Amino acid sequence: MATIVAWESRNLQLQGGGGGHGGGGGGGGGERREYMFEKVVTPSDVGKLNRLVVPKHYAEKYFPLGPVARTSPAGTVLCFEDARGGGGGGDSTWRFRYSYWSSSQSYVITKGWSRYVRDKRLAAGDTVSFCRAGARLFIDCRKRAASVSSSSLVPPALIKVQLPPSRPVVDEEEAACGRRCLRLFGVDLQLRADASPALDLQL
Amino acid sequence: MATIVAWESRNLQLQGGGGGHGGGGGGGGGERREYMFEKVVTPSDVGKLNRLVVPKHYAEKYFPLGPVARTSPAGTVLCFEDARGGGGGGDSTWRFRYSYWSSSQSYVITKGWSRYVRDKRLAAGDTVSFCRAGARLFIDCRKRAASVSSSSLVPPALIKVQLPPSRPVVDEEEAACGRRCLRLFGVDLQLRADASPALDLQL
DNA sequence: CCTGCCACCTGCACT
DNA sequence: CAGTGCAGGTGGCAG
Repeated sequence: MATIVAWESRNLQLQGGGGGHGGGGGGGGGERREYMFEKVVTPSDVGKLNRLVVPKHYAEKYFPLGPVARTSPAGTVLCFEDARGGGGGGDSTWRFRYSYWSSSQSYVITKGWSRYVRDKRLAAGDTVSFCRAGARLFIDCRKRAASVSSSSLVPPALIKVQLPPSRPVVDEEEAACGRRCLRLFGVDLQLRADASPALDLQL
Repeated sequence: MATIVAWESRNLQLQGGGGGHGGGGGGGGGERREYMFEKVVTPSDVGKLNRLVVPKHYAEKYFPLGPVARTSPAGTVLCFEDARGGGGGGDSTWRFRYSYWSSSQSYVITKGWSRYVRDKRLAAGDTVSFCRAGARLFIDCRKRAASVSSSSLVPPALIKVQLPPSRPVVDEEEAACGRRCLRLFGVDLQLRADASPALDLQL
């Protein structure tokens, strides 16, 4: 599940959320930057599909396509300045093709996106954020907070299991260790009392 | 292997092959229906590929694509009336995208097909048949002859598990009940001595 | 000939 | 619970 977080009309300098790259910020012109939205990228967003799905809600709010461009498969071109100034590379500007896919009823960034993913070494779970200053558009990204096992780049699949509500303790073994029990494949699995009612299965 | 049977230029009312739905038939206009061909659908035809391969021979004979549509990836749209009148659903018309895949040199029905499969509960081995009355096209299907186990429409997935060969009994509990043991997810599962060495997991 | 990219499609998980 | 957003696929094609 991709988590979307947006602060609207909130003026703050676009800095890395986690570590915060020192005083780097590159192209800070006079106009103040306004956050638009963020997206935690999915495996598909950084994978071989070479496209970023822009959540419809934000797409229509911040990147409106005229009726002509919305119909055309060519869409339009969006230019973003790198919020960090391009990191030693070239001109710090990213040109993306942006269009609407009527088949899936979704807005996508296609051409140019894979280069950004490669350049920034984006991985699933990282966050891309978009903001603007007047007519100028900015893009930034940050790695997700390092987890305990840094090797697993893909978030574990969560299988939600509905557990019966708490009830008066009747089983003495259950009472002894304060655990809840789940019967799976005919086997009783025990859950810690403080665990959330979801099994976290690494697939 | 898909078996293809066709009666050409044979005039008969398209009725269910097996049970024969009473006098139901829906859109029987004045023109008489002409059988075109049938196909016993393969597992791929009813699986996740969401497409029906139309045997080239019949495709070129009955569903010719003009040179333009043959080149275009969009192909064309074929509309079929349900030979049984839609079975209580809606308008009893099926719209399928029909095109030529140059990569596999084959004619395929894609868009709309999965809905038909689901609606008719088509399974591998069932038969779809096509006929026409003038310019009107009709589609029908029938289940294959009921096998011994009528309940299992889809063959269960078999996960073969190699068990260690029988060995001298060392564990007393194992000896007591004559079972073999398989450790799965860290849990010991016990197999009956007479069971075949394969786990039959319904997926 | 191979490899990205592009347009299109669909199941499913949320709402 | 019906509708739909979108994640994850496909084949085709251009380079």
